[in-house]
Amino acid sequence: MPQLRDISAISILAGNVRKYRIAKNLSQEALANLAGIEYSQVSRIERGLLNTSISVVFALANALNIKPTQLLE
Amino acid sequence: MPQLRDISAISILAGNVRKYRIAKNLSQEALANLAGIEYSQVSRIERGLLNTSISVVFALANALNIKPTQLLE
DNA sequence: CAATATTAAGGCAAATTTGCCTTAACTCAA
DNA sequence: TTGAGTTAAGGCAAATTTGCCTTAATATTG
Repeated sequence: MPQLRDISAISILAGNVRKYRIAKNLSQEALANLAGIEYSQVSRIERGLLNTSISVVFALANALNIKPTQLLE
Repeated sequence: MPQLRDISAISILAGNVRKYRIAKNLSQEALANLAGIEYSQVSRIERGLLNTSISVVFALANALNIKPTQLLE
């Protein structure tokens, strides 16, 4: 029972996280700390390896001072 | 190692899925079929039990003919 | 009321994510 | 070059989600 996995959705999130993180001059580790998640997850998310949860999307958006929706468009 | 779980994010998704589904006159089962996911997942998502993935958010939005971002605002 | 449709609830195994860890590769300033 | 900082890569156990299933509860329609 493989999980639903939308490469396009995952890539959109990956690109946006990286874009906004760089724009704020944050390292992956700094972003992870601000978001309250593991540093290696940020790396995996940005590389498009993870079909992560909406809670993580909200946490990342919060850490980046943007709206969650901005990470999905 | 509990996963990050943002009740507020989960509730927002729950309410939006239900709202748009009802607006389109779809049963949970019909929506699940359109989205390509299990019917019981729709039930659990609408009840706020599941911290689901961005792929599922995109699939639901697609099935509902709305943008993924609309499910998170 | 009776019957049908819809939703809630929960169990289970398998798949996936998460957090924690280590190591290698790469960048860049001194 | 050297060293510090950052990122990539991957392993692992535990937690969570997913799909599949059954049954009960609730709505809705005839």
